[in-house]
Amino acid sequence: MFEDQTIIHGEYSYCPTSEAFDSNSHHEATFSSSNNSSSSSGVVLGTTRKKKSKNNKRRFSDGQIKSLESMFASETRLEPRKKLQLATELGLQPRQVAIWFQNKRARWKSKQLERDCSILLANYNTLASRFEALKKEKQGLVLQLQKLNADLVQSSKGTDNDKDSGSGKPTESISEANKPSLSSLEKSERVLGVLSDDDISMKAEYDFGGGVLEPAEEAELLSMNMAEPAADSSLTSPEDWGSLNSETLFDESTGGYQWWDFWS
DNA sequence: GGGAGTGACTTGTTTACCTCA
DNA sequence: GCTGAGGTAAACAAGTCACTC
Repeated sequence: MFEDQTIIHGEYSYCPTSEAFDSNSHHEATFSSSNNSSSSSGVVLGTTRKKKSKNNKRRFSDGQIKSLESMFASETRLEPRKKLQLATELGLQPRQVAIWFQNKRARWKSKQLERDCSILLANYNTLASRFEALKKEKQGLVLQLQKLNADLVQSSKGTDNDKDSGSGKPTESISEANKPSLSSLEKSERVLGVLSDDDISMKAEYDFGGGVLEPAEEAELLSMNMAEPAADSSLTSPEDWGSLNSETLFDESTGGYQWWDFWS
């Protein structure tokens, strides 16, 4: 973070007019700017903050802003040497360049947080609605499975009766073996990757629990799924928020793998 | 008149360097 | 000469003010 400290000390010890007026010195300073080459700000600060002159032409020119923006695009933190160079090129005080970069970083971070927040909200809503749709689809499939199961039992009973009437052989072992019990179905579903452990426990609710989940339970389940923290907890630490690249995370235009494709 | 944008400032923190016992 | 404590300077983030448009 402060890897350029050595340079800074060496450089600014010979340049008292630049960063020596840094606000961090906590001294009030008389600040005379060569800003915009056409006017001088002439801002004098006393022990308390004073209003600046109305004649103070404070806005940087379009050219200055353009240069600062392009430099910021390449690096959000300026090396002292580059700061001096840029300040000289633009006819600004190094301190003005430093403050511009500080403000830019702060306001860019704020906007980035807003963007990320809205993107996360939108994707949460998409995910939640998709979850609901999948849940309904799953309910339909479970019902279908139950019906097929019942049909299978029915048909096996019919064939067993035919055999029984002919041989008089005990049928219990045969019927038990042929009976497509739920556990065997579940096993086959698991082999096919249709059901997970959680699915089976949910399915048990559907099949044996006497019906579907209560709305409150559904909501809880939904919230539990949605609130599950990321494995790397990259979004749990504010330190990492700034590094969240929403463009690459959520940009559908890239055509790359999307995290919610897991649901497909 | 009020809100958004922006340049500058204040305050507190972190880090590296220097001095001295 | 080495070491730890204290002082200092510089940079930064966060919050804010003052001003312009």
